[in-house]
Amino acid sequence: MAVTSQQIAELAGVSRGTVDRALHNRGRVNPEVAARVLKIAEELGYRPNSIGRALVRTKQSFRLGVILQSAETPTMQDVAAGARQAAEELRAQGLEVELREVQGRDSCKVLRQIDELLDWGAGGLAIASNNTADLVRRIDQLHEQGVPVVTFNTDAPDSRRLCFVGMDNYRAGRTAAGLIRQMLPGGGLVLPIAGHVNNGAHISRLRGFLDGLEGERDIRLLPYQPCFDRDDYAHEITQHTLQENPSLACVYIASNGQRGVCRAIEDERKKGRVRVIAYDLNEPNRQLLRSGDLSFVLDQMACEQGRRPLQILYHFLVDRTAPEKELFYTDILIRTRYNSGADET
Amino acid sequence: MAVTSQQIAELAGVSRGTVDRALHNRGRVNPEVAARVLKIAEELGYRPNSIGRALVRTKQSFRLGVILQSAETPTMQDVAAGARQAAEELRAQGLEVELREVQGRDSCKVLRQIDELLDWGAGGLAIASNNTADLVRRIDQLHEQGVPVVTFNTDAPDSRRLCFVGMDNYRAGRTAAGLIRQMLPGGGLVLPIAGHVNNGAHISRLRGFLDGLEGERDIRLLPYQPCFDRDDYAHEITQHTLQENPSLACVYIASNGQRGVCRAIEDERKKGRVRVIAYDLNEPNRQLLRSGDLSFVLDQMACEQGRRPLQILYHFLVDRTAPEKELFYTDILIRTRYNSGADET
DNA sequence: TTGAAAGCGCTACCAA
DNA sequence: TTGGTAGCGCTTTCAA
Repeated sequence: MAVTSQQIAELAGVSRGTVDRALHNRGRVNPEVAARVLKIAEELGYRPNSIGRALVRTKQSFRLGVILQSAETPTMQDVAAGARQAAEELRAQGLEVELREVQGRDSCKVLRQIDELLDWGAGGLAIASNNTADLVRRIDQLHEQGVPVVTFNTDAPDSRRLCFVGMDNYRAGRTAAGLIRQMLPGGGLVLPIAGHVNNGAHISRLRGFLDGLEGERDIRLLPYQPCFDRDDYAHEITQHTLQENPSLACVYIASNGQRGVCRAIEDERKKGRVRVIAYDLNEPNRQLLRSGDLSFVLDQMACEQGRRPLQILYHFLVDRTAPEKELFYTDILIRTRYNSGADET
Repeated sequence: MAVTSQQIAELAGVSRGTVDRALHNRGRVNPEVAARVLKIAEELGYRPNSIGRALVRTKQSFRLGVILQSAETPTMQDVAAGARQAAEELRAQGLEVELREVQGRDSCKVLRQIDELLDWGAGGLAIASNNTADLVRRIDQLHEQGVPVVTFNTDAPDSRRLCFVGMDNYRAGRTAAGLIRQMLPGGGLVLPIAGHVNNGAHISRLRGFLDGLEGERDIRLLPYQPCFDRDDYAHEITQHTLQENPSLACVYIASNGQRGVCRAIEDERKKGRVRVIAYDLNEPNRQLLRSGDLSFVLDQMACEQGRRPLQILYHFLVDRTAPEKELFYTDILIRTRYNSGADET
């Protein structure tokens, strides 16, 4: 049995209350007594039992809110699954969690959800945010009110959010560039595609990608094209490029639209000769890995992006321990058909 | 505030004790009363508070033992770090954890540690095992005695261990083969190196690798060579192969010895022209990724291999929940210099 | 079959 | 500055 505060109290000849105050410098304790208590605790290697501590805290009740954007996408549904999982765990600790889904990216809708969740009594929020002025201002307000906000998946770096959990998109872009260098040792023609011109995540991925290929003389980069996350546009871009450049070796798509790319390659009878690198390991992409349409998928651990923010808020509010850093970058996972659960041979 | 058993008791007009017995069918309760209680619990969405439950259990004290083999290797030190981390968390729940390190692979030493940990009072063990007859027999004995064993990193599949946490080596081999196919679309000469002929892990990796390259006409495989986990042997093998086959395109090394491989390639002035795929993301390999000596490292999440078995034992002994499967395969992570923390640009 | 009560380790409050 | 005590939600024991 581990040592308890009761045992320390007996050895020190004081009460548990005194021990508690001494150990956590809550004041109102004779310095000599405190020293004695501290010494005994040290010697016995006392560690407060986290369960006893947690039980006391169940007196205060906490409510946490989660707001997703682009909830219609497979990736955000994976994020949602992670959040639900964390919510279930926190429920067993007496917390309540409410999850709100917003279709598309829309700061107005997010603002509305923030209001609703506050009315409901949320004491902390996890938000898939935008870095728009209105949201930044609102998050700052929440900070003033003492309602901590953790952003996830997409950040609001200009705001006073507690921290961010998500992908380091620039580094992901560099990682993709590294894969291309491995795949095309003799060089080749590469087509980069992004989503929206004003989507910060896609732009960072693209920048990392371009920086990562700098100085590679033999790799020729076509000018990048925006496909607005749409398969039909991506299809057209790819098809057109293939017709103009039959030697195309690789397509790098930093956004959605990968199905369009793959279809175009098939339509042009180039499957197997043009490699495709895409993002996010969701069910559709698993299929495309299995069929060999995609060579690599860079994954951002969507599930953890849903789970982690809630855990951070829990620790912040309940344990009163602040997160140890501002940016929690999720691991960049390189997936092929063999390490993605796509292929169960 | 979440709903408590007290509230259910009041609504049902019975005591908490009765509610508890009804909810967990501990018997000795009037069926009608039980039905009423169950119904109310259902309606209110009652979930037992896991903290309250855990606190009760701190009465019983548990001791867990961990036994590492090959503790002198960087990878096993990563495993040890994971185990220590889990131990720290479990300590805060009132458990005690003792970690024993064995140098090299040696069933006799492991058996001795098992005895010592049992004397100390261990109620569950996590063991980096071998599948040797003596260890298998001992683990079966432990099972009979009611001391659960979780194997990790290396399994003892023939034993009655509770479950195993570690890498699916066959699949890792296939994953490596997949990378080679991506890197050598035009084919090329490949040298596979393994460690010991009787190391099951290395053999599985090799089998997966060979199976994964089957049917690839343009990829020529040299006969595989054992290097006994030694850099000097690996160096010699690689150097000799390079001299005989200057066109060598890739070395796949399923064991330790990667430093020898890289040095030989440098000695033969082939750096950058011969790709190397190795295993385990530890500090030495991070260096080799950074310097470009290694193209890919397949990682097995050593840290989690140390942490997970302790959590499984905790749940099994304390919560009395058996693990949901027998084989917990850790994710196969593909690492390059860009997604391994090797390169902090 | 049921209820009442003790107690797990900790914190918080009130009285001394 | 201290000690005593109540109570968090749950399980378990003992008595009715």
